[in-house]
Amino acid sequence: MMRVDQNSKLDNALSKGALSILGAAVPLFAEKGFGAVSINDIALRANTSKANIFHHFKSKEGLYIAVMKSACGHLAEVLDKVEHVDNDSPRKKLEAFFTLHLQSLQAHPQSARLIQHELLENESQRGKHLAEEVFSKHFTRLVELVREGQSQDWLRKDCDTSLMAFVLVATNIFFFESRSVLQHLPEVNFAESPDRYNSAVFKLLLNGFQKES
Amino acid sequence: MMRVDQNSKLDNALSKGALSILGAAVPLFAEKGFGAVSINDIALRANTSKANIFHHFKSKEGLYIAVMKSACGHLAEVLDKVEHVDNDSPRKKLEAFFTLHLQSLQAHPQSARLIQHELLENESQRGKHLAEEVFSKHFTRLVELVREGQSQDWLRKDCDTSLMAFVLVATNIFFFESRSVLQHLPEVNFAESPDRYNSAVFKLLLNGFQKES
DNA sequence: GTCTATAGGCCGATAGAC
DNA sequence: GTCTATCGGCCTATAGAC
Repeated sequence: MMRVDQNSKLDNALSKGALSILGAAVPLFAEKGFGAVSINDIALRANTSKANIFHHFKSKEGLYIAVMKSACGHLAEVLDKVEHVDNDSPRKKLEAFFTLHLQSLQAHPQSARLIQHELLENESQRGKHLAEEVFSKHFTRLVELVREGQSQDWLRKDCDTSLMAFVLVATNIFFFESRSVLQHLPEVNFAESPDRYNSAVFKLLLNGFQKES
Repeated sequence: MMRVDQNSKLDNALSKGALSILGAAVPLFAEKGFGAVSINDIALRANTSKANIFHHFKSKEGLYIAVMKSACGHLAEVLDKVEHVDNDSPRKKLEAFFTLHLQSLQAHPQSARLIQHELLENESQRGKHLAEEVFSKHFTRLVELVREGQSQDWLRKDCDTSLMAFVLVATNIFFFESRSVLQHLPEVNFAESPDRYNSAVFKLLLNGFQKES
């Protein structure tokens, strides 16, 4: 028999109580990282008790991995979306991916932060493989799009395919990462309008920095 | 009277004991972040006692701020270096900065990680202003170099100066950040050779993605 | 300056009532 | 499923001998 609830497949098999704990844990882990968050912090935010958290999750690490899985699921959804704009030109497809990529970071900032924390901490492997999986899934898809552009003689072939893909993800992710700092810099006027930033960078990367000859 | 020791100005006024504590604290804070490192961890690594750490630093946060100051100092040194290649062409200067910037990240990976941790945690302000200061000092210098290139009719003027500078720092920092992941990706062959990556990206950004017309 | 000993509190995790 | 009460341990920080 199917379960009665209609939760997304990402949160499957979790009871209402467990979901509210998960919901309280996500922003805390996203902001402070695993080591700086206590079960008590989460219990207070979820309006429940420490013991109840250990009833729903076998350990602090178990809860953290559940949080990471949910975050990775959210960020993986952008891949499904971009598959649906599949009958356009390579340029349209690449630009759509680039735009959706940044939009997905903005739509799920906590998920993006969780993955950043995981990539930053070289150590305990907790959920690093999950983070790497999501990262490489996006990256591989982007490499395909660039390769398509190259084979159709639109993008230059004398440059490494994966290098171009890398520059695209790098600018988006670093924009997301550094937005709070960028807003304080007087030289920068694109920090408050991600969409304008996004299209300007895309144009810049395509045409290059140098003056037209 | 001058002090007798010849420590760099970054570590000034710190005794030998304090310096060895600082040296033990840096890699721990860099890898795990503030919240996940205990004074005892640091004491064990420094072959001393907890109490002695509190003798040299007034609190855990005081020690952390000393660590951050040292890290920011190391990364600021690249600015001094690039000032010394000042009588060249705008292109040479920009490329020198770009290369030195990545090299300084590689030379002081722990400093770079500390700053990343600080930028990632929106909260307690501990040393965030220090991190932002270093970031914006680099960025402002880079904006100047790009503007110079624009005014000499080498770089395009129809694109935001700070946006070009942003793309340059973004690619370098994100390369540093994601190197451990990049090494696992079969499509990527530039992860192991930062210098080759560096010059290839510089060329790519100057010329753009699109095929020469 | 460096140590041992210890205070007082919070940690993750468990037991057991309801 | 949710709670209170509690465990042993580790936490930051201090006191005081040397």
